[in-house]
Amino acid sequence: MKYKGETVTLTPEQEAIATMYAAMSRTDYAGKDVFKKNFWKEFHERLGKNHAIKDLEHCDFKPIVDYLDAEREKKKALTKEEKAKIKEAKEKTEAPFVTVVLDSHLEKNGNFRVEPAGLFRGRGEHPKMGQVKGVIQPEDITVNCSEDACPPRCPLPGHAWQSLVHKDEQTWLAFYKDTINGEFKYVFLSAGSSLKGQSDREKFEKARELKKHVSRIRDMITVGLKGSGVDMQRNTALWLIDNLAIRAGNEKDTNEEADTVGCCSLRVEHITLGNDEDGPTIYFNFLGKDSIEYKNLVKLRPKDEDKAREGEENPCVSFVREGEEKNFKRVVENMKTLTSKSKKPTDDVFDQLNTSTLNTYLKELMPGLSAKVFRTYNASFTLDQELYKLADHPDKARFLRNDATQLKFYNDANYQVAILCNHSRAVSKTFDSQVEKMDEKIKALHDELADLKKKKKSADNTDQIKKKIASLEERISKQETQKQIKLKLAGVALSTSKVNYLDPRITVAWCKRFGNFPLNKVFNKSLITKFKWAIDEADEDWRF
DNA sequence: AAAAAGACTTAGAAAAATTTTT
DNA sequence: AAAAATTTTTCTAAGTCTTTTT
Repeated sequence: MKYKGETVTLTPEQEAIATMYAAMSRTDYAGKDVFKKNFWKEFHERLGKNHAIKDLEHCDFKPIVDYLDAEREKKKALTKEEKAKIKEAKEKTEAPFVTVVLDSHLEKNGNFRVEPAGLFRGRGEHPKMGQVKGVIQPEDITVNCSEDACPPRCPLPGHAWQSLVHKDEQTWLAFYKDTINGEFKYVFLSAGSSLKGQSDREKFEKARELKKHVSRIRDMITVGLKGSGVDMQRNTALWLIDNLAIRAGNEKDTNEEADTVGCCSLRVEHITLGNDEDGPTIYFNFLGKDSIEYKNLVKLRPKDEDKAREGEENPCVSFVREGEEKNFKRVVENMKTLTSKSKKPTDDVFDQLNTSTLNTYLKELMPGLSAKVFRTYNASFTLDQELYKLADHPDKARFLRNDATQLKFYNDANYQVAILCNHSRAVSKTFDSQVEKMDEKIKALHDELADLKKKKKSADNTDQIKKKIASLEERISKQETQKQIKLKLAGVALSTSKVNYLDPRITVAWCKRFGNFPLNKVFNKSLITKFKWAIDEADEDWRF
């Protein structure tokens, strides 16, 4: 690399770290002060006191970046055969770690590779971004297997596992602690394994159990909302968890982690109380898990149907669930108290609550209940409700016209859940140009259509032209809907709820019930594996 | 009862693979 | 055939929540 234009030679250790930095030069991290500051601290430490490199500012990593680019090009330029050979060799060395014997049958392993060293990439404004995530050696790894099993051999010559344990109550196969926060990193079986499938099923069965209790629990919340002190705080928080599907909100140390919140850790600054023509409103604006923005104006459903429809299409507005109007008004009053002038913006809204006491309370309401179960329950319940609207929908025939229309109906239901849970994804960098292209395409089709219509007037073979017009109109409408879908789904992730929150049996049953819709349209190969238990279990009458 | 440890689920980004468009 | 777009898989960070320790 270069410093102030001069070539500098680094020791292997220094070079390794410089390379990590160079590798991230084209990411957004490269422009962040915290990232640069943390990296420089590490780099400086390893350079030593009297090194020629005195600061990051004058460092030029371009030679390393160029080298990395060249390596990437080389790899890309390999012939098909060479690539296949490399792949094969890799598979051969990894083969002993791919499968696991569990109760005398084979299961697929999940993540058996240790995380390679690199610069830590935290989400959002993470205080540790840019720190070096160190190399993990076999000596850092604890392996878990049964006493009579043959433990996996350490693949690095001259090294050995830290220890071998026999914890048959635990599902993990190995763990180490990372060098950033000392967090546990486990090796588990894959999502498609029977072990994970079983616990997945239990998760949804618990959510179905909540379905039986939810009316009673909601009645208790209604009563509790009128209480005072901890009682009021607890029930207000539970109303939010149940109605808005927000997370529990454990406490976090903002010196070690990004400053994000959930229900119990909401602060006064995240809440704005207001009023509009339909009644009181609460506006939530905070960073949730993964520093994803949660912006939601919660309000009563407008009497004016046009306005209601408009609001329904706005992902940043949500209407209070039918029957909860009175409770909402009470929640607003409580929130007024909890965010009153006597509190600073950085004070907790629920100053007498934490997730631990909240969950202890929930256990009294239903065995095994915790805050996250509400998210699972409401997500799955919503999907079930939305999907079965098809049964006596006035446009049923239109939705069942073909696979594409039926899939759209399914995805629209899935979308409702994604909005409820605030599941998002980055919008592609080329999104705008993609939409522009679609617009051009649509315009071209319209022009073509106009031409045809002109021709029709003067020509005698009108039948043929009429046919052409019809097919063109069909193509235009197809393009238009495709564009609408693209706009709607920009920034919204349907997959997160599908993988984690939606009881797969709902989907399996619905597919069987409505025209034997091919399951592989909604579940890809890995979901089919993951949800094997549900596919075996749910018949067409199964309901959540 | 508070804090720390531990084990598991949930999450979006990035990489890789596949499909569609040009 | 190349490029672009889309889908799937992998990766690992970031949550939840229970258990154990202090």
